[in-house]
Parts: sequence; structure tokens; C-alpha cells
Amino acid sequence: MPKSRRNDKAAAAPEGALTMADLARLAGVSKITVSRALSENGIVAAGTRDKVRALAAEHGYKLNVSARNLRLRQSHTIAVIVEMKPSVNRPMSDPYPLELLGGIAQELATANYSVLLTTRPGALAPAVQAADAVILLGQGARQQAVHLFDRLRLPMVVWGAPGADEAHVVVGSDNRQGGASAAERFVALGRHHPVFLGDTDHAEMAERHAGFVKHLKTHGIAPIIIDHKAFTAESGFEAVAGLLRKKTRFDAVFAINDLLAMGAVRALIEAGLRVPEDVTVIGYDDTPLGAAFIPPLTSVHQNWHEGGVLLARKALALFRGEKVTSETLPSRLVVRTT
Amino acid sequence: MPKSRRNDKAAAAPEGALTMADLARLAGVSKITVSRALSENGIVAAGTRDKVRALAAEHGYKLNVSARNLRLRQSHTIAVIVEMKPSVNRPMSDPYPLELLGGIAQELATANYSVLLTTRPGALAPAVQAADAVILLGQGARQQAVHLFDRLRLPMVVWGAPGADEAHVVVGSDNRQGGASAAERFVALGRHHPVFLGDTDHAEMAERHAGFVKHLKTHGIAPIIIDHKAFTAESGFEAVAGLLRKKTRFDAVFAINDLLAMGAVRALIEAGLRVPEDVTVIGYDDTPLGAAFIPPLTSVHQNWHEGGVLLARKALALFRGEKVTSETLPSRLVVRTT
DNA sequence: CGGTATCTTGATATCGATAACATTCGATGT
DNA sequence: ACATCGAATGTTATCGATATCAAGATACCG
Repeated sequence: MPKSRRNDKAAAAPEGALTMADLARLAGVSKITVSRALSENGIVAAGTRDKVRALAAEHGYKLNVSARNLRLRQSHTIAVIVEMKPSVNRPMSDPYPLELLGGIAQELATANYSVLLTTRPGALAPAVQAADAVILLGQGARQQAVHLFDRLRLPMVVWGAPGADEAHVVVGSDNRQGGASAAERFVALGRHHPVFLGDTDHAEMAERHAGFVKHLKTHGIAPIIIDHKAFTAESGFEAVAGLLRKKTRFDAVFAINDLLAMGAVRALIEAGLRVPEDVTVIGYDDTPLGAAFIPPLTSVHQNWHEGGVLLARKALALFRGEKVTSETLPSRLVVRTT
Repeated sequence: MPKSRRNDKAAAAPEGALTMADLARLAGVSKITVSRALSENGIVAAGTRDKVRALAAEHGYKLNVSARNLRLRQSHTIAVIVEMKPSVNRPMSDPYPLELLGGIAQELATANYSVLLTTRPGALAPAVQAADAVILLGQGARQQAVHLFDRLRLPMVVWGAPGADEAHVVVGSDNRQGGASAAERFVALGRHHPVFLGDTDHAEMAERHAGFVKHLKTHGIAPIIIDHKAFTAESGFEAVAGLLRKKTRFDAVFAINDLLAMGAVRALIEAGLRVPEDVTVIGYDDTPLGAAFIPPLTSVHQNWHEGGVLLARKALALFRGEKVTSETLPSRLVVRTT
């Protein structure tokens, strides 16, 4: 069946490829009238508009996007650059980028925009450069981000921690508050020897750390900090096992990641301790896995979907030349068993 | 700064928007020569080509994709329709769609194609309809898929199980073989009372089930089948706990998913059984989580990245009118502790 | 009934790149 | 020396939609 496809094109225009000119002929009006009738804000007599729209629907008319974009000198496209390979920093095991993408796609679809997906190496493709704006996911707001921005010269919005780098519009979760909410719970539970588990170099994690430490300080508590580069359950296990071996005294663990938290819980249970009675544990990201974990993990939830929606809106606003500011989404502690 | 953006456009073309005509003037040749010089297979004198290319690079010339696509009557775009919301069948906790997407994006980028990402509701957007082909992810090869195909009238490739529905080109993992490889290992380990844990209604899972059962049968073994709709660790835990309560005799568990497998392992360990000595467990998908689990999970690995690459290639081939067939990727058992 | 305001529609030019056909020029053969 | 061939480049037309400016139709006013 597909064999003749190529020829179909060259031979007969029909092929279902109706143009505005065709519609115009059918309706007995001019091209431009069809254009106006089909557009949202075109000024046409109600009767004409209805007739044209009916015809368009009947014949399955499809707008030629390239032609419109060429004429309007814009692409109606937002490029999303995602880091899709797993790495030390991003175990990929979480749904994070997908949920963000879902939010972005949904929001842009309602605005009649398209999502052009690329990985970093593909960012120099002409189609990307023609985008109306760029959204950056999973790059960590600094380094390469700036670089790409310079090269592309496009309005850009970044997901991450609104760090010192205020050159970009950044959307991200309130990691500081997330850290604080964990601290808050520990205080409420009367824990006095909390442990922080995670990489304090990473921008977003550093925020969680800062919020955590600060809140504890107001209660006169200084946590034990375990600066851990890896993000796996195994490393969480090891870290806590190490503490236990050294007979360090602690009664609470805040991990910057559900995986680490799960490893920590395992280590505690294997050592014969009770969770949460002896040691209470809080993770981060509120992954489905943490929720399905046994015992179900208490974790800080980030609203990724909404984050995606926000990224999309800001990208569009930026393109339109509106004033756009960075924004931080609230995170909230989801209390389960641990 | 962005305030004047709109006017910039209307006012001065400069704005970095160099066209072929501009380049032609600079190089002292005609537009078409520039076009040929910049294209891969244009016939131009080597000297001219180099001069033009140098100029293009120097001035940062960017091809206007809309114009090219309009003229060539194709979009150089493949639409990827993904189900991005979590569901009973797809816990989203696995990297599955992202890795596929990564493979697709990479392959299409090298072919100078763009990836247009949409969710199902966005599939009727003009930009999607203009795509050269469509790739469907996470829809389960039947139902809606056909529907969309009819509506869109586009070459289409689907990720999933090459079921009875041979109307489409389907790329997927060899789930039957995956199931068989689990059975094979159980046999090799001398286990005689294996359990199958998973939803046999779901197309892909049904394949795993079939392969598993069939291979066991050749060794005269009939597994216990637990037809389980949920895909969470908790439900895996419950299922195995139930078996233990009923004092069912079993020495091996094959779960169609790492989460279920992890739950199963937990149930076994909590019941005082040793894994893998008393009961050996095999999961599916080889997720980073399973690998980081304690004990590290033995699991069937699917090559998603390659799957993405294949989907992309087939989509392109289909568009070009070449003959394209469904294809099944081998899966392999990754043996770890369990 | 003339004249102006309003509404609706149309003719033309244009966005930027490329295919198809035309042309120029030097080289080669006899 | 002339005809012919082929490489290199140019001219023109075109893809489909829309902004701009102009014109026709209708209504309303005094």
C-alpha cells in the first residue's frame, strides 16, 4: 500500500490536500475570506463564516502549518531540551521529567503551540533554533544552560533551583521550604538528633539542606550532615549502616531522595530498629515507589505537573515580550508511615 | 529588554534574521546557488560552496524551516503521541517512556528530523496532522491506536506487543522470550514450584505469561498463576503474603514487573524466608530501582533505547514508502542476587 | 436624494527556500 | 576552427497562508 505514496504526491494534488484556494472556490469566495472565516478573530459575516467552516469540516480541510508560520514569521513551537540519559545526579527512576513534560504539553496544546522535543546534542538543529522559546529540563540551572542560551538567542525558561544565577527565568519547587517542612515534622515529633542525607553541592539539594538546617536551628538543633554523592538505595543503606556501626546517636533521617530514604529504612530495619518508632525517615519527591514501599514512605511532594504548566506559560509570555519572573512552587510533606 | 521585541520584528528585518537572498548578495551569487551550496547534494563548484558556507557560518545564517517545508511539501517532523498520565497499567515509575523517547529523539536528530511531542488529546492539532509519520507510545497496540490512524491518515508505528492486530507496524520487546528466559533459569536452578505473578489480560504481560508457561511445560512443570491487576510493590507483597498464609508450596516467583517482584521479596524476607536460597525471584524491566534494591533484583532487561531508535527508523522508512515490517527486540535476563 | 459611516469582501504582495528549465562558458574532438 | 557536450550558475515560478490597502455594498443621516 505505501509503495505508491511518493507518486501520489507528485501526481495528484488531491491526496486530501485541500488548500484555502480550493475551499475558496467551493464556497464562491476569495482565499482571504476563507482565512478570515477560519481564524478566531477574523471579521466576516456570520453567514459566510458558517458556510466556510461547514465546508472545511466536510472536506476535512487541514491548515498548512508551514505556510502559516512562514507568513507569520513565527514557528508556534516551543523547544524542550531534556537530558534523557541517566546520570549520577539523575537516576531517571523517577517520573520527574515525564510529568513535567505532561504539564508542558498540555498547556501548550491549549495555546495551539507545539512541543519540539530534543536532547542536548540536537539543540543546534534548525528546527530548534526556529522555536519561539526554549524550555530546559534537567540541566541544573547553571553551566550549559547559559551557554545554550547565548547560542540560541531565544527566550528561555529553566526548571531548577533559582540560584544565584538570576540571568534566567527559573521555575522550580521550593526546596528550601521542603527541607524546612521535614525539619518541622522532626521537631513536632520531638526528635533531637536528626540526620541529613544527600549531596549539598547540587543546587536543588543545597536548598533542601539550607531550609532543613535553618529551621532546626531556630529550635536549637544541629543535625548530623552526611554529604553523599550517590543517589541510590544502596548508598542510603550504606550511609545509615555506617552510622549504626559507629554507634552514632540519631533518631531521624531526612534524605533528599526517596531512593536514599528507602535504603536508609532498610538499613534500620535490618539492624533491628523500628521505623518510625525508633527512627523516623523522610524522603523527597514522593515517588509512586516510595508510596508503595513497605513501610510506606513519608516524603516531600513536588507538584511537577503544575511546574510544567508554569514553564509553558512563562515561555509563551516571554516570547510575547511580557515581563516574566522566576517562580517557586510550594512543596508539601506527605505523611505516611515512616 | 523584551518590551520592544514585537516592534523589532515589524521594523527591522536584521534581528539576526539573515536569509538566503542576503547571503547571495554577500557572496555575489544567486539565491539558488546558495541553496545548492548549503545543501548536501547540490551541484556547485567546490570554491563557491566553500565561500558560501564560510559566509553562512560567519554570519550565523539559519535556514528558515517553514519556508523549506512549505516548498518541499513535507514537515520533516515525526509526531510522538505518549500517554503521560499514570494509570493502573502504567505506574509511570519506570523510565520506560523516557528511554524510548531518548532513542527516538537521537535517531531522528541524526536524520535531520524533529520530534513533535503530544498527548492523546493534542493529537488533532494541525501540526500533528502535518507530521510525516506518527509514533505511538504506551497506548497498548489496539483500541485507540487504530482510531487515531484512521483519523490522521498518516504512516504509523506503534510500540507494544505485536498482537493479533497486524494492521500496524509494531515494535516491541520479545516478551515471550523474556518469560521463557525466566522459566529457563528456574529450571536450571532446579525449582519445581514456580509462581507467575501479573495481569494476563494485558497484551504484553500475556506474552510473558505464555512464554513462561510454555517453557516450563516442556519440562513438565505447571506454575501457579496469580492473576493480579495491580502493579505496585504493595500488591506484590500481599500476593505472596497470601500464598504464605495459605501455606502454598512454591520455590520461585516470576513477576511481570520489578515493583511486584520487590514486594514479593519483602514479603518473603519478612516471613523469615531466605532469598534466593528458599525462594528465587525474577522481576521484569530491569529498572535502576530493582538494581539498587536490597537484595539486588534479578530481572528481564528490555532494550528501550534501541527500541526507540527502531521506532524512529521504521517511521521514516514508512514515510518514504519503503516496505516495513513489525519487529521484536530480544530481551535478556540480568542475573543479580535474587 | 446625496453623502458619509460601517460592514464585508477582494486584489495584490509577501514570507524564504527550492524545482524546473534556461543560459553561459570553457573544454574536447575531429 | 567549429560543433557539441557538460559543468556551473541564473531566471522564473511556486509552495499555502495572511497583512495591507482598496473597493463594493449597505445603512443611516439630514
